[in-house]
Amino acid sequence: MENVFCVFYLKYPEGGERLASIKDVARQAGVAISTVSKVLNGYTGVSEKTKERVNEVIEELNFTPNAMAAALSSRKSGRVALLLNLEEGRAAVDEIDLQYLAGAIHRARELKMDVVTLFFSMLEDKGLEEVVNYLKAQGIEGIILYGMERDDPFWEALVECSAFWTVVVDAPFSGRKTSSVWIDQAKAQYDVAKKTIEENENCRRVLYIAGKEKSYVTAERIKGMRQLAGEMDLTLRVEYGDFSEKKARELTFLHEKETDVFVCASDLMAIGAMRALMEMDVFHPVCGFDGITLMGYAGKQMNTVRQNFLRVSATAVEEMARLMAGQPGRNRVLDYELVRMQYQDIIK
Amino acid sequence: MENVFCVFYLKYPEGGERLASIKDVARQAGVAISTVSKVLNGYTGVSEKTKERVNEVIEELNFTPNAMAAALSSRKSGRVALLLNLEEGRAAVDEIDLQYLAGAIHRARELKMDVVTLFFSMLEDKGLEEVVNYLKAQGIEGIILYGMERDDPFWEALVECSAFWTVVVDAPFSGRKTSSVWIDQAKAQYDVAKKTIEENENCRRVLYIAGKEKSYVTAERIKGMRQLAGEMDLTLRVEYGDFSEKKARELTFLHEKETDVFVCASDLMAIGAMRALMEMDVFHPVCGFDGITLMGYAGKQMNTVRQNFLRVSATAVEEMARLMAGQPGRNRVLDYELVRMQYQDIIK
DNA sequence: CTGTTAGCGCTTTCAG
DNA sequence: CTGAAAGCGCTAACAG
Repeated sequence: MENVFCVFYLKYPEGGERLASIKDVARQAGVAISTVSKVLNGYTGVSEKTKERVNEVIEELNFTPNAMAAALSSRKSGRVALLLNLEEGRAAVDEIDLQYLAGAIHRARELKMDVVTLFFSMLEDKGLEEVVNYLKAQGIEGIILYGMERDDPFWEALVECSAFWTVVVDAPFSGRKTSSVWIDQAKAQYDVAKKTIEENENCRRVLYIAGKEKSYVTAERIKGMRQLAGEMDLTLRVEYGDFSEKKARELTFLHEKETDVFVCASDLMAIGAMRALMEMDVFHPVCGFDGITLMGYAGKQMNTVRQNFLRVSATAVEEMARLMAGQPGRNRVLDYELVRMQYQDIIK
Repeated sequence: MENVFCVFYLKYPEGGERLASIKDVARQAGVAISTVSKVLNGYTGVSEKTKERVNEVIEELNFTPNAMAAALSSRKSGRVALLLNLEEGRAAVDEIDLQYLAGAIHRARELKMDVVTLFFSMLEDKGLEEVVNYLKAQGIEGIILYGMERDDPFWEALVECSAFWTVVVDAPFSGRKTSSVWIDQAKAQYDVAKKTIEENENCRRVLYIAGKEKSYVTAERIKGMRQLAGEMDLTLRVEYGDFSEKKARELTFLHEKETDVFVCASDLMAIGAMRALMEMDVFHPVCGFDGITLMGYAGKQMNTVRQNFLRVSATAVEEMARLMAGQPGRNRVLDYELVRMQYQDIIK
């Protein structure tokens, strides 16, 4: 296989492992390097003929422009950081994070952007100024923030200091350099709860097991529940389950007596509620939120809101591209789907 | 919050949003640029006194060296690509991929390396030469390959063409520019199967539901099973389940009659086997492999091999650092743990 | 339309 | 021990 190596670099026997540079292309094509740069960047002002010639040589030499040099020179790297709030011990939900990552990375590649993945934990021991300098020094121009919480002064400052283009996923921010993308959380929660209640009898008393109190989505979803409760004249009790299966389980035990239907702000919590009910050997309708694959393994069916996390994340990248192209920030609201998670329920 | 922004850049009212450069530091400290560079890179040949002075100014100006410029100039980026084989519709196993990612990203940050995440699917439509040029042009010097398969000429060529430093996870490669890290798959499979068989009575006839035929780990694990079968005088039947829950399920139905114990090459397949057995309303011991969290949701207990994917991946990054520091490649074998996955089994 | 030139911010000889 | 200077590979005015 050593010969494969040689094939690439045979053209530069003197320089060793050097790749073709813009200079080589210019020389070979008999033009100036600025001309090559122009065709590379699709600028006007190059005759069809030279453009063709240059492209031929590029092909021939297998030239790929050095991204770092281009970034240094133009002061534009097209580099974006994905900032994730990966928590330890929350493995079951990680499916969502991976989908966020996969969606963003794929779309970024298509848009010829460069993404790096960072975790909150890698930055949170530092001051804002230090973080900004670090990111800037890495050539990062934009940040996509996933799983931000309310009232976190650090991240809010990062977004608002406008040192970077920012796109916030699942939190309502927008501004000159900031866009957001999320689904209508209130409506989604309203819809899935309503469907569940209408499909079952005697669902007057609702326990809403909400997510983390500080999470942006939590407040929105509660809003949806309150509206539904008003419209359908329900008795609504709201408790925070913090997206934890265990807490949802405990809340279910605690409130089973005075509850007809359990509406949960995540599938994981819905699993917790279901298990508690099975353990008590009683039936009550339960519904979830997110549509994670994991649901399949819970051995039950329930209504849930399916978010397409891949698409949400891909959209976040598109919004970033839009911002970097000079468009103003905006709130982007995506669709969701109401589904009944199905799985061959073989556990009796 | 706009004022936060101002704090950073107040020092450069003329230039707008420019960060401090090495030049600024040099001027402010009254030394030459090259001197600053030397203290930045920890070179000898700078007096304690100037070093101190320079560090003071660096602190004062909040200077962070521009990574791209440094990389361009030194021709060393410290940039590594994580190359993952993320498959669609394999979401349940994705937990492993995310752990690989998290482990690598964290460790890389600690070692001041720069990582970018790529997927096989982003490259596989291109030729080797094109891929090499693309990666080189991005400043990538090393590649960590996860989930490589046997007899895949493309990836083998990528490793062997020695255009990059490579670390292969879960496949046995090593060479001048290549290291590998994995656990002793044969021994792990041997151990977990032996434990399961010894804990139960009448386990003469074993069905081994192996993984993907082409996967490197599969052959090793089968080797372990064959050894065990020889030593314990077992009847061993090997079938490929391709790491699919569904296939494992089908194989279990198919071979239940002539099987005493089901040894599976992944937890997901073990879940499939268990479910099939429950559906047939018969009991046979089952054991898995990987130790994924998902097991907790299957409503059963079983023996499995717990791999610490975070640590495996962190180790891969360390090996990469070792290679880039000029050390020769090697095979790194990590520990595993035999565990009985426990979960409050509330589904009767 | 094309070429010349001056950087981008840093590293790295090589004289002093 | 310190500094001047020549690049790294590319972009972006600005002349011709």
